[in-house]
Amino acid sequence: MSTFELLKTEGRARRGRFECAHGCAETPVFMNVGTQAAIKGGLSAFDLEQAGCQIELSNTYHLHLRPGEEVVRSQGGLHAFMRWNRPVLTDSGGFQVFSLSSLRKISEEGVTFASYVDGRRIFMSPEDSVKIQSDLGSDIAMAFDECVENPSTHEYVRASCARTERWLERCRDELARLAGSGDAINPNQVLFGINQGGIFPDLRVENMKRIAELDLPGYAIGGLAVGEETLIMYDIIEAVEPHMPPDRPRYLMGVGTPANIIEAVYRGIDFFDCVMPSRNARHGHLFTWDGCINIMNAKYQRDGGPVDAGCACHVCSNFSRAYLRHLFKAGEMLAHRLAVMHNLFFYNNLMARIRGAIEDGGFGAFREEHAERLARRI
RNA sequence: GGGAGAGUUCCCGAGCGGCCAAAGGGGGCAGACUGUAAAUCUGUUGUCAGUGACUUCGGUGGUUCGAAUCCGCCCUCUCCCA
Repeated sequence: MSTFELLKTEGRARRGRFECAHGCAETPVFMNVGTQAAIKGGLSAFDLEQAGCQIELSNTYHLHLRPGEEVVRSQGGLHAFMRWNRPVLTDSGGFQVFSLSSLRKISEEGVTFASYVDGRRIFMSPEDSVKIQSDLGSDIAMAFDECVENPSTHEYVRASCARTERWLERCRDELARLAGSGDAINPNQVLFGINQGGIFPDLRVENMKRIAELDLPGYAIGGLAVGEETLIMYDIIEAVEPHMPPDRPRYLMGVGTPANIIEAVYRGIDFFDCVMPSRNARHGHLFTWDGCINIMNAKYQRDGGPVDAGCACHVCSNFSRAYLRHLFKAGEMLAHRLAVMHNLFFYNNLMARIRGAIEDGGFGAFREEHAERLARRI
């Protein structure tokens, strides 16, 4: 079970509160990505709390390969396993249908992957994905979908969407069956549907209308930010959003940059997730309110100031750019840890400020002031 | 004292007469990264002039049309025997 309450709106931007088995999340919310039940860069769930994270995301496919969902289940599910007592969302493995495209084959029944761990064949059906997510015990399970690559032909995307719709019903039925079986470790787990349709507005809208009829607790827009122009992404959101149930959370999967997030909130999105704050952090790319920096650049060698003078995070409160740069250059793992800490804090702070702006009716001005600025490279 | 081997561009290290400004690493300097097969990947790294020129392979003097590559001497280092 989950509930979603709309607290305030400004234009299409929404300030809300999502509540599920493991507590609530203030929206718009950014979910940090911890694919393998771990935050890359060496952060634990305790660090996530410090960084202001509200919902943790992990991945069905990766955890199925290692350690195996039965192992996680035996430890009481992801929450207990990770020592994270707040909401968890599990991605279905649908994105791996896209990202591991060279290692898989799709059929009506499901997807056969070649495991990147040992090469063995892994078959995953929508039912398998839901069963795994049930064993992982997440609060939000995502539908098993095909994340179509862009560009793809209209014909291919239409057929893919139709199949993904059939998969969505299978996911829904399987989750209901598991919940009714008394065997689920998180019987309050909910399923979010995923809108697909590539870059074709007609397919996107058709698909959204059909999946909205299933009356699911939440809906995601998937298959964006996978190669298409950013403006196309915004257009797709604008086309789809009017057909998303207004009383359910909307989740834009895998997005994105701070500017992307502001623009998507502006267009009515509530949930986000992205590897960017963590992956880019490991590559020395840090976010600030004046734009992005690469902390490894020579110009920071003797920069005694914080990464971002306006940031209240543990890293900016205690360490200099010069020190961070040194840690990166020296290959110290602390570099990654501090960089990820900062970026996650930055993202969560960005969301907090977005929420505050909507509450105050100042989101339009906030967008004007920050969207472009945050995208700068300084 | 005798014998053997080695000195290459910031570092390690390949090259052993022309296709060598010199492989490959590392390091440096930049760039990319959007539901994470990513602590990864890409570009660049003698100088100046943009399809060319100039300087460079311990030093120096030779051989040769042509040398990082062959020869003499010198310097330095390593190993072995006294």
